[in-house]
Amino acid sequence: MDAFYASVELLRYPQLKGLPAVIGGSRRREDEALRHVPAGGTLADIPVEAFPLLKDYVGRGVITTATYPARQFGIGSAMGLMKAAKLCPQAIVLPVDFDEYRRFSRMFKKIITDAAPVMEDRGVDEVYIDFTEVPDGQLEGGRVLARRIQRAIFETTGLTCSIGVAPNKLLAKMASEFDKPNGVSIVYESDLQERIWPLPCRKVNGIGPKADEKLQRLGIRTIGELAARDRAWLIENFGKSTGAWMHEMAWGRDDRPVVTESEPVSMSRETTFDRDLHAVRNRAELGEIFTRLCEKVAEDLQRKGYVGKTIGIKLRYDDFKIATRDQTIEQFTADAKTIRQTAGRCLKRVPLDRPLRLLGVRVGALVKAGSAEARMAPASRGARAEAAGAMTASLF
DNA sequence: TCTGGGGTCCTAGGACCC
DNA sequence: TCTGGGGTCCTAGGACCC
Repeated sequence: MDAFYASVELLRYPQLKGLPAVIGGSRRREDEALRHVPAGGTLADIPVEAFPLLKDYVGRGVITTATYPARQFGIGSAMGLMKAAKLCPQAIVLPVDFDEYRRFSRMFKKIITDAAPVMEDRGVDEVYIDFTEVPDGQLEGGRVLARRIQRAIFETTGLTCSIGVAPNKLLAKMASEFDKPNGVSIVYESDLQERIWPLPCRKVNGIGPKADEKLQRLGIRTIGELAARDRAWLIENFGKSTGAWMHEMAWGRDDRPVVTESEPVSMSRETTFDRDLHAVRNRAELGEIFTRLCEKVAEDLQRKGYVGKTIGIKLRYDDFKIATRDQTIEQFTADAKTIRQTAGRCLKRVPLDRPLRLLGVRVGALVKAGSAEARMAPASRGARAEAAGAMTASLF
């Protein structure tokens, strides 16, 4: 989806169309703007002057999405709000409203699966679709179906998206970036040299800042330069699995299927404080936040019908260093008190000498609530090992 | 000008078992 | 008295993605 969060906000506030705006403020600020709704009017009637501006913004936070006009100023996702304010002080700031984005996310995904049922969910604003078995899916290299999906999404939601069509997920993902917003691009295997090799390695899904830096150190800037190295050399420098993957990827090869279903592995809640908190000085405040996080995770688990048995915490110190601790308990749980208790024990094992800026609570090793695994009596180490041994004995 | 929240997967060492 | 090979689970950290 194109500038997804921002585009959803523009549906509510069409008066902001064409103006630089960023999503990432706090809830309190939207309330200020909402107070200016003229009597008998709607959100669309709020005068542009009433919206909060970046230059007046104080506090922590990053930009999740910037409108295209805001991007002209060099503002982009993950940029700190204070930095963005320097680049474009007159940009409007709007708070994130995840519930609303999820609502639109469900809408556009429903439209897609109605047209092409084999869809992989890649988060709130992105999917992979398998065109292989869809009628007309191969017409004009997929362009006909892609346009049809685009049009259907726009007609029911008013949102635009960009679609890349290619022989595999790797190339399709890159193709989707070629023509934004509202574009369709088709990439064939034969386009590899001309359209993929000139791209910087960073464009590949899976090459992040660290891998890119290392590649640069080794004199590799583009995917073509990566393709020119031999496999053995890549494996020497990046290890067996990453090296082999890099080689395949540089040659446009990717055989991952489009996965339509998956089970969650973990659920978590975390929060960055308005100001750094100290474990001793702000004990009560931290305690309250901690308990609330545990309650939220428990709610999430219960609502979605999962239980887990690895409870963990995450801290971010004022120097931005992260520490995690976790503990696996005997029984699967989705109970706030149990989570709070176990997470509390984790907290005792982590250094609390520095001020904290973030606290998080995580529950992992999830299984479906009520499933056979969830009900199973906790096996002792010995019993598990015995079962494993019996298996070996029966095999040989 | 300090940098969100929610995830997944991988690595690596150690405990423990046969 | 010092020693193999295979496996699972747990824990901590880190890279990466949307």
